[in-house]
Amino acid sequence: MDRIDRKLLNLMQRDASRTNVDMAEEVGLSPSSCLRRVQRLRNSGIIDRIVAILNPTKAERRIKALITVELKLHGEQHMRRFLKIAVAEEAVSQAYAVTGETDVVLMLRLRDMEEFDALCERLFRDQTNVARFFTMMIIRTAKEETAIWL
Amino acid sequence: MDRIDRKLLNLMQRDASRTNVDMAEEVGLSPSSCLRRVQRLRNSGIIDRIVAILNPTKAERRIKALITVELKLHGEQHMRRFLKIAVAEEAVSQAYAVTGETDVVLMLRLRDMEEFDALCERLFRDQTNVARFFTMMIIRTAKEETAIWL
DNA sequence: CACGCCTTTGCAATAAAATTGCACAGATCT
DNA sequence: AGATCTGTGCAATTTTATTGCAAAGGCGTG
Repeated sequence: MDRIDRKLLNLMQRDASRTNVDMAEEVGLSPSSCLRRVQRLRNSGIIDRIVAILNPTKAERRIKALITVELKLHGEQHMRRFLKIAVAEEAVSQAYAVTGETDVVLMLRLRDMEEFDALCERLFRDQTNVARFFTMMIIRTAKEETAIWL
Repeated sequence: MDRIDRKLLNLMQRDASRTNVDMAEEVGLSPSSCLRRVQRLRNSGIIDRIVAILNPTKAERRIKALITVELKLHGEQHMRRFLKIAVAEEAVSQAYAVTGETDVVLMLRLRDMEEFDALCERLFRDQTNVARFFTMMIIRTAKEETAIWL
């Protein structure tokens, strides 16, 4: 994991659709040598996967919201049960167990408010062990970064 | 944007490293026809970009935290100024303006607590117009999805 | 329904890229 | 110094992407 590997990882986090030949030139290696590095980074698991990122405004699910959840009963199994339900929801894009007053934070991507309504119904009904929750609608996304710069 | 386009988008959000020939077979098209669809989806901007996703546990910045921020002065320019500062921080991976008691929510990716300390110093010092903030350390990541399933 | 128009498709040829074997250079350890 | 291991570039080979073209399907209009 030297300077060139880092350079490659940063390049590929920005744009993984470039050809190997192209990237090889940028990092100053021959195509074959560059390819072998990328393969090594993939096999080692440092590069987890290569994916397409859609433009959310051109796709569905334009509305984003954050929800903080306080559970009634804390403890491993209760936490696990709630997370399992939340994670199964398509509208839930991120789900975290956190420290502090709040137990769980969810990030939602919604088509419309009907979907929000239905989701709340499923997640926050009596039996699901939720004491209370706070919804924050996202007004503006100032940054949303999947990359980890090295 | 028909059934096959949606299928392609879902495929590529899962794994964009597959060859065109491979994907063509899966969606039941000839390679050339499939390629033209993908190119169209790219040119139209529905596919924003193709990127490598790193395994965070194998990279740096293992510690994640969420911060909710309440500003002293609300209003467009103050909000904008704070977001600008926050967004410039490498450790800030997501930044949102939200409705409710809280004004801003930040997602952090940290190397260690020293970095957290230094970041708070920069973001939450007097002149930056922050009334108060709450930190939630992320204990467990149950879901973290970049995809928008169609 | 017939017609023209537009889009999408598959095939085949071509161009470009990825992949592999191989020999060599540099670093490290003994 | 010698042995070993890793990484490199070159060249040959295989695989993939790309493009022209003719045909098929869909759609609205007369």
